[in-house]
Formats: sequence, structure tokens, C-alpha cells
Amino acid sequence: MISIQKPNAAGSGDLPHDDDPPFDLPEAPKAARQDDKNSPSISARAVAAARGQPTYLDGLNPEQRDAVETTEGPLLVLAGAGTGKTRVLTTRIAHILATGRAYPSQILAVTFTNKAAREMRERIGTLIGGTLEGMQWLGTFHSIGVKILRRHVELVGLKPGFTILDDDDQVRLLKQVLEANGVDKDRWPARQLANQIDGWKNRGLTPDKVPEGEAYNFAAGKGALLYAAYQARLKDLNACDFGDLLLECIRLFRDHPDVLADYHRRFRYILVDEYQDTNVAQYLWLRLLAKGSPNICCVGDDDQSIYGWRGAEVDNILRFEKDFPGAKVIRLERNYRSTANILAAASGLIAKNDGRLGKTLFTDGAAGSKVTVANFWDDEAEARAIGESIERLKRKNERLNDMAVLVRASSQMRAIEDRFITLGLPYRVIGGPRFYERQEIKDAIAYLDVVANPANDLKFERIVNVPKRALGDTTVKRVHELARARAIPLYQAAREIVETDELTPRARKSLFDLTRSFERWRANLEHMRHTDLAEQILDESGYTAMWQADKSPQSQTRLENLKELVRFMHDFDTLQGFLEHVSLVMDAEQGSDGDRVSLMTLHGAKGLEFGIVFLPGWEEGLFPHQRSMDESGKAGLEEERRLAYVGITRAKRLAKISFAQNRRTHGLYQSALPSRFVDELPVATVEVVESETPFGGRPDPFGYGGGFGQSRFDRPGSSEPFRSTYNTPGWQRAQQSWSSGSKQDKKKRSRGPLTLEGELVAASTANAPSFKTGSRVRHEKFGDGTVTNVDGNKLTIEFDDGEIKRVVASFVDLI
DNA sequence: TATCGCGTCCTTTTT
DNA sequence: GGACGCGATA
Repeated sequence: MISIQKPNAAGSGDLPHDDDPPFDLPEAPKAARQDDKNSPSISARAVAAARGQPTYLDGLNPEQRDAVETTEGPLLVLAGAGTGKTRVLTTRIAHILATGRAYPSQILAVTFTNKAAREMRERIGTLIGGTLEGMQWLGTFHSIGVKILRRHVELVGLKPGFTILDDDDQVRLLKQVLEANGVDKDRWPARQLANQIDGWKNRGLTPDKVPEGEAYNFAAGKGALLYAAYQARLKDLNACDFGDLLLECIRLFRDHPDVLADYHRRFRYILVDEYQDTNVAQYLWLRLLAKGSPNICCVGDDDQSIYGWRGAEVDNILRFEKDFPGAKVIRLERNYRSTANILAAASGLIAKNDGRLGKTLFTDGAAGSKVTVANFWDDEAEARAIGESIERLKRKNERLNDMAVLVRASSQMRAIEDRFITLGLPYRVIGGPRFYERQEIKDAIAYLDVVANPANDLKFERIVNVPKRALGDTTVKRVHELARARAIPLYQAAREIVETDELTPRARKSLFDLTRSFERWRANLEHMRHTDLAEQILDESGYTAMWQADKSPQSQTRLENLKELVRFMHDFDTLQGFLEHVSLVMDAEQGSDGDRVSLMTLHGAKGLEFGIVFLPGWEEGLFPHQRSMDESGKAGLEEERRLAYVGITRAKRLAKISFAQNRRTHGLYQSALPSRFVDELPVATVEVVESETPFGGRPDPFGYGGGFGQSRFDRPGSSEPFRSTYNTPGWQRAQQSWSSGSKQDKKKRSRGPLTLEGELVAASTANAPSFKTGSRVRHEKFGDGTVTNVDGNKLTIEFDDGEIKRVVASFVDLI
């Protein structure tokens, strides 16, 4: 019995449980293994059922069941969209546990996101009845990577309590590296180098392994050298970036076979979610770990591989059978999510891709409605139509929660959001800047980090002059020089430099005060609750005051976010524990209150499902995106097509595709061609719809739309001249500046289908503040303004930037 | 040192 | 259209 090297004390919160159960526990019951390959007979199941056993297998279809019960040997589960992938994965784990094949701590289960890990944990818990305990190796690639590294810190050349750099830190550090190596940081931006290095790390390349040709991509051949210098700096700082969490593990496993052997003994079963998204480093990591046990089960869908641009290798999944000889492949093709028409549309589209493993989704369900395709004059008309369509559906008792608008690029969101705001349609944006990525949260965390860990130079640099305290570049540079010369952390250098007269008196005083504050806070670390300390730090540093003094409309939200942060810290026992969580789990559940339409990118929609899905912006250049095609050619186009496939398959009942003839891009009004994907949809599954609003554009008979004639969605004969001037761009521009009550506005409202106004008035008068002409109000997005007209629950507001907008009252606050 | 105005660039994004 | 970064200026 070999015991795993004791984890290092610092930063290992999970220490007490870490080594149990011991590895030499009695073998799991052998009898249970006999039915591995063949499903138990009906009578055997009846017997089992009588003993009250595997209810978790109920309701699985034969393929799913096969995937659950084939526990031994390599297994690839090709799970099409909506075929019960997560169910198989979680049931499989429950099965392994229930049949005593392994203890929870002997199962390695990897996901990509914390959310997926969390969900899996919960669902397994439900299956086995209760909370899942002891599955310490269920997590993301990165969180498991850190866990392994923390247990063997000294072997990888790090010290206990090493820090994990976030994006900002990484770029800040690279800037220094560039400067130190005399690289012109205008010509060679740090951001670009960061991407380059991430790319190398994704492919498992250490500085010495970077192909010579590629090393020349950056700064005239200095690429690999800068990469090496960056790694050296990381070691100095006792830090690593996300890529290192895997690379260092790989190095550890290769250099220390004994350590790897320990993990081999430990992990009897390995499960991997979303295998099509793994990159080379993750693949190598898995390969090394899987050498100990053939029981590796990867679940994925080559048709949903949409992260090639960040290093995912579809090839990993395509190659699975070669990599793991004797592998069994199970296809899950029975779809439980979408109607037959939606499935057929998606399948027809994805069939245009080469190099697939190939699956044919089917359903026993109804044919359902055809996928609709509509064409609009421009992006604003498209947004208007979506808004009206949603209102109409809502009146038919559809829940907003069950609808989503999926866009290719976030720049498409603005037009749609604007429309929703005007209509008063509640919506939520998914995947916007997340909580921990917000400036104020990062700043606050930087303060806390420096208190807990004075050697964290990058965080110190982040907040040294935030709020402004007269410590500009020149001062920081001096501190840097001293730190470098003496090989000490910046913070210590700051403390020493204030003892000299190297700085201007003003800077010296200011820096002295700052270091003294940090000393004070650090002294309080011992005897104060970390939440109280956080409040003290935010107050005394002047950080809260900085936002209180800020007059921008978002400052209030920022202050609330800070409060939320402190509230969230209560969930942790120590500051250290909190910081550890934050560095890895940049993720906080956002409130999902109320009935709201979801708005997100197609990438963000992966794994989700909605009854009704709107897919706007299907235009050449936007979708497929030009850049994707320019940079990656056919592979890029195929990835875009997979993205389209992902989009359509999110829909359960209704998928509504649309494209605009004109779109505002980069501030320019440009004409666009329908996406080739539109014409690739199988004709039988599609219904071309007339624009659903009076304003929807038709191909322009006077020649403007000349370029659109090829599409089979242009029906000669049905074209009419503009029925009015409403669909001209000029009209729309004019419309923006109208105040309420104008003739056209009334006309517009009465023409269209009834709006939700009645309902909204009813809903919002309950606790509506009383707005009147002249009221000063604040809008989350548009800022402050003055009410110039009140019309029921709709306000016309002249914002301070001169914009006049009509907004539903519930979107603004009195100030 | 802080701030303003100008030029540049524009997918997707998790850890 | 708008975010960001830089250089000139107060």
C-alpha cells in the first residue's frame, strides 16, 4: 500500500478527506461484474426490482442503458443533441457506485465548466437519493489540475499557496516581460502574445517545444524566448496561469512515474464530458491518467464542436477508437427534445459537413411546426419582429422563460435589447460580463489578495493607484526597479522605498500611507471576521468612496456588487478559502427571478434548451462569420455550420430563423446576403413566412435588393412596392427621435397586433413610483434624464446625452 | 499626474 | 457605434 504524498498544508482545505478511503479496501463485489456486457434478463431485473435496487435504470432506452452498464473498457458515447447525455453520464456514475464497483473517491469525472460539474453532482445525488459525498475528483479539468498540483507542490517547482493568474494578471505580466526584453509593445501587443502562449499551452507545448516556424510569428523570432521568460517570471512570482494547471500536471506525471502510479491506483473509472471540446493538453493529461485503467468513458458530439478557435481538437473524438484500442462506441440518436421538423432541419444542415462520425437523430414525437425563415429589411425591423412575435406568443400563454434569442455575435444584442426595453419585455442576458469579471469586483479582490498574500505583485500593481492617489507610472516604475534589483516583491519594495528620498514627497507620503494601511489590515487578519475586514478595507482604502463620488449611471450597481461580494464571502470560513475559490471558479449564479426572455450568443446556448428559439442574423459574413472563414477556411466554415446546428437543436417546439437585407455593422449601414445556411436547410422542413410585422421588408422591386434574387425565399410575384415608407432606414431613424403621442406613433401601435400594454400597466402600477413630467430618473443603461411625457406606464425621457427615448417605467428609478 | 481627444480595432470565451 | 490605448496638454 503506497500512500499518496501528503498534501501540503497550505491551501489544502480538503486535507482531512483526501486519503480516504484507503486504496486497499476489499475488492468491489465481483458478482456485479458478470452482467457488464449483457443487459440482465427481464427476470433478473424483476428480481433486482423486488429487492428494491436499480430504480435509476428505469426509463433508459436500450442504448442509454448499454452506455450506463458498459462499465469496463474504453467507451465512447456519441450523444447527439438532446439525447440524454447528462442523464447517461450521471446514471453511469450512480451505477458504478451502487454496484460497488468503486468508491466515490475512485472515480475521476471531468467537465469543462463549473456549472456542468455542479449539475452533475446534484443529479447524481438525486439518483442515489441524498447528497453525493466523497466525490472529490468530480470537477473541471482545471480544478482537478490545481488539486493535483497542490498535493505535489514542491515537485513542480512551486511553493505552497501559489496563485493562479487571471486574464488581466497574465497580460500585465506579459507587458513587463515585453518591456524587459526590449520589444516594442505597440507593434507586438501583450494581448496577442498572451493568446499565442495560451495557444501553445493548449497544444501542450512548453517553450522548448515550440515549433521553430511559429516562434517567428511573434516579435521577429522572439516568441519562444518571451514564452520562456514569462514562465520564469511566473516561477519567481510563485504563480501559474490556467494553461499551466494542466501542463505542470503533465510534466509532473512524466517526471515522476511514482506519483502517476498512485493516481493510476486511485482512479478506477474515468469519465469525460464534452469530449469534443478537449484540447491537446487535456488529451495528453487524460491519456496519462487513463494508462492505469482501461475504464475511460468519454461522452461527446462531434457535431457540437464549436470551440476550435480556443484550441479544441475535434480530432480527439474522431480518433478515439485508435487511441483506445478495443473501444466500444455507442450512439445515442433518439432525441427527446425537439419535434421531427426541427430535428430534420438541423440534421439536413449538418449533413453538409465532411469529416463527421455520423449520427442520425430521430424522434418518436410529433412532426411539429416547420422551422420558419423570415427576411427583414434591416436589423431593427428584425428586432421589432422578434419583439412582437414574443408578445404574441406570450398572449398565447407561452412563458418568456421558455424563449430565447440566440445571436452569433454580441454586437447583435444591442438592437434587440433596445427593442425589449422599449416594449417593456423582461429579458436577461446570459453570458455577459460575469460577476467576477467586473472591474469593481476585480479591484476589491485585488485588495484582499494583497492583504492575504503580500507577494502578489500583479494584484498590488492593479490597485496601487486605485482610487487615484497620485502614484503614477513614474512612481510605480521606481518601485519596480528597486524590487527587481533586490529580487523582492513589489509590496516590500514599496515599504522600503518610502524610507528613502527617491520619490517625490507627495508620492512618498501617499505610498507610505498605503503600505501602512496594508499593515493594519494584515494585522487584523488574525482576529477579525474576514467579511468585516473586507468592509474595513473597502472603506479605508477609499475604494467605496471612489464609486460613491462617481456620477456615472453604473456606479450604484457597482456599489451593490461590492455589497454582494461581501455577502458572498460569508459562505467561506476564511479569506484564504474565499480567494482560492475565486481564482478558479469565476462564476456566481445570477438571479433567475421572474419570467424573462433569454438573450445570448450561440456559444453560450450550448447545453441549454428552450421551447421557442429565435435565430436572427443569418447573413453571409455574420453567420458564417467572415473572419472564421478567412482564418480557418473550410474548417472554419464547418465549425460555423456546427454552430448553426447547435442553434437549431436548442429548440423544442419552434425555431425561427431570420436574416436582414441591411445591417448596421461597425457603425455602417451595409447590405447583406442571406446566409448560405438558410439555403442548406432541407426545403421540406422549412416554412418561409411573410414578415410578421407591417414593417417587415420584402425584396426591393426597384433594384435595391438586386443581390438577393437568388434565394429561393424570394418569391417572384409576391413582391410589392413598399406599402409605406415605414421600412426605409430614414423612417426608422426618424422614429427614434419621436416623442410619444405623435400621429405616426399611434398609428404604428394600432396597426400591429395588440401589444402587452394592458398587462404591463396592470403589472407595474402595483408598486409604481409616481413619475411626472419633469421627474429626474435614472436608467441602468441609458443614464440619467428628465421625463418629458407620461403615457400610462410608458415614459418619454430626454436623457442627458440628448437622446430621447420611450421607456417602460419599470426600467427606470426616480433620483 | 490626470485628463481629454483622437485614431484604431472590431467573433465566439472557459478556466 | 463604442471601447480602448496612446500622446498631447493643463
